[in-house]
Amino acid sequence: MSESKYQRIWQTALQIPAGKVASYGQIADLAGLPGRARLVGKALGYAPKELEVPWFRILRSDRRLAFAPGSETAEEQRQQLLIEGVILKNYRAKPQDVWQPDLGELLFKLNY
DNA sequence: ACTATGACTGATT
DNA sequence: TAATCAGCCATAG
Repeated sequence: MSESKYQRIWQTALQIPAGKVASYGQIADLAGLPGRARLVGKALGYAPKELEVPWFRILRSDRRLAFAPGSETAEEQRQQLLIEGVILKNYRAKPQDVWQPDLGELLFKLNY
């Protein structure tokens, strides 16, 4: 597997603040991998637990959960988000909860 | 080498 | 608002 790409995706996801959400495509873009939204999903699945990557803060572009409604994973995600104050309405987050990173700061932290 | 797969997207209906 | 569809493209096997 392409470890370096996954690393960048993980590092980028790590920048999402608690209480905010981002889309798969958004993370891909910020990680320097435009058009690779699906790769983000895969990378999150492979993320080492000790890295504590906030996978639950990543949603689809329409702000809905990527998992089937009612599934165990979806419920866990909803729970995690609720803890951070992100309320889901029909499995959908509010626009104001979407992360809008300061690009300058992000670039500095990720130093790509 | 191939190819099926998918935690996705945007456009269209 | 919601469902469908074609396009997407690196990865895994």
